[in-house]
Amino acid sequence: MELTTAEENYLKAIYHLSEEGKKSVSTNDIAAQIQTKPASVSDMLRKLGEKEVIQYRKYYGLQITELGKRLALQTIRKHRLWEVFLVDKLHFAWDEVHEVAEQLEHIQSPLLIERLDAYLNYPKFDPHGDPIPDAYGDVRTRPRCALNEMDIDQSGQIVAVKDSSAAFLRYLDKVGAYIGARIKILDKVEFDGSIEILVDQKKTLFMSKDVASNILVLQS
Amino acid sequence: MELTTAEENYLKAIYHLSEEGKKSVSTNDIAAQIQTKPASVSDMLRKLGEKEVIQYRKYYGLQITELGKRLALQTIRKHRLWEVFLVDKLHFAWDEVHEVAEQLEHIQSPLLIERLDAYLNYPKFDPHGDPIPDAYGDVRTRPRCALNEMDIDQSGQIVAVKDSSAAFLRYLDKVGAYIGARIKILDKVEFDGSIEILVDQKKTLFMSKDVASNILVLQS
DNA sequence: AAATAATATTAGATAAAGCTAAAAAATATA
DNA sequence: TATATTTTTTAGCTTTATCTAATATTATTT
Ligand SMILES: [Mn+2]
Ligand SMILES: [Mn+2]
Ligand SMILES: [Mn+2]
Ligand SMILES: [Mn+2]
Repeated sequence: MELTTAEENYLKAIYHLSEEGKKSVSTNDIAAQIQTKPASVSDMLRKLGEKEVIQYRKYYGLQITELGKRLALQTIRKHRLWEVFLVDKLHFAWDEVHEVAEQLEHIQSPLLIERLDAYLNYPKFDPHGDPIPDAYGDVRTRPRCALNEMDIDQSGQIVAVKDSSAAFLRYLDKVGAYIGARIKILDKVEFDGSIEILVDQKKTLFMSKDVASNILVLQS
Repeated sequence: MELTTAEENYLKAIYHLSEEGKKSVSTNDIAAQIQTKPASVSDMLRKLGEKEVIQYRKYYGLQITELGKRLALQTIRKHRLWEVFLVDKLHFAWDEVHEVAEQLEHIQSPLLIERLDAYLNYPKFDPHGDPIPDAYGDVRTRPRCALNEMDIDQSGQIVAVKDSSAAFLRYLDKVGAYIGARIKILDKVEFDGSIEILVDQKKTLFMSKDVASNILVLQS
């Protein structure tokens, strides 16, 4: 089964939206996610339905199939491996990799990915803390919770970010938050949900609820 | 100036055919080179003419412009850098890289190529001995001659291959010819142009004129 | 339950890249 | 030079992926 670049991008978006626990994935959601128009999405959904990577009944919504999941995970695997390559080997900053990986993920060569994976030493997570599916599409997720949902005095380790936009990542760089940092909740402001945390036992940091909700923590 | 993937492939083919010293590049030549039909080539020539990467007057032939050369060399630079990456870092054999590089050369990211070049230590030649243009499109070609044009007792070093097909490269692997090997002409058969050479002062090799004409040597 | 709003789909265009078959132009040959 | 052959281009069609505008369906309010 061969997918075009556009089909791979749509399927990946559908997979991600499906995983977000949303009851069902809407045409508008997909359009927003991949920056296109709902009319284009409707068209593509029909095609993806014919290729049986989703189950689609018009006006009724869609469901990704097992085949669809497998293919989406292959693309995600490639995307994340390339991100690791760009950061670890080419010294890209973690906010510079997304666009390039968005292109590289469509290169067709099983050998290339196999070798790249070996070359990078079979990494388990990408630069944003997201897990890298193995060659069979198996992905092991760690239990993690959003920073804004933790209570005072709880502690843990930053393991991932929800938002991978350059703006957000550069903000984290600036304030000194990074994947792997040990944190502890010092205070929570009832009024707006903003919090104060201690980073690596030495630095205190103040952040809005919005920022905190995009930081994922492994509790300890 | 932005070119599509197809346009880049055509322009690269035109550049290569132009460089081969042919008087003029024909529609049929281009079609053969990139495995398409002459009718498709005509169409594309019109488009490339409009984008001013070639000068084109129908039925009269074409000439690549300075702009066209610069863009073609950018694509060639990317192609060859990726080939070096695949061989040096991912341990691809030199006959396995072409198809993948054909895809990777179209990835759009100046930063990526800059970093890749640095990571590979600014290589000057690709795995087939072809020179890698620098970031400004300058290529330094070494003086080199086809092995079949050398005379008895002359010696030199294999520096490149003209044919990069897997079949040819695997044949060279099998008989033990490689880039960098020191060679000396032992005998030439008048009848069919086949030759006998000494490789690295220890092994004699017999090859047809056809094979010899695809091996390029730096004479010494 | 009817009217209104929101969401989703279809109709009809456009652009890129390819194809086959037909026509036009250039080249070779008798 | 006239005819035949080869080369090149055009005409018309197909597929993929977009878009806008119009229509259809579902959801939400009075
Ligand atoms: Mn992509
Ligand atoms: Mn990522
Ligand atoms: Mn290519
Ligand atoms: Mn090469």
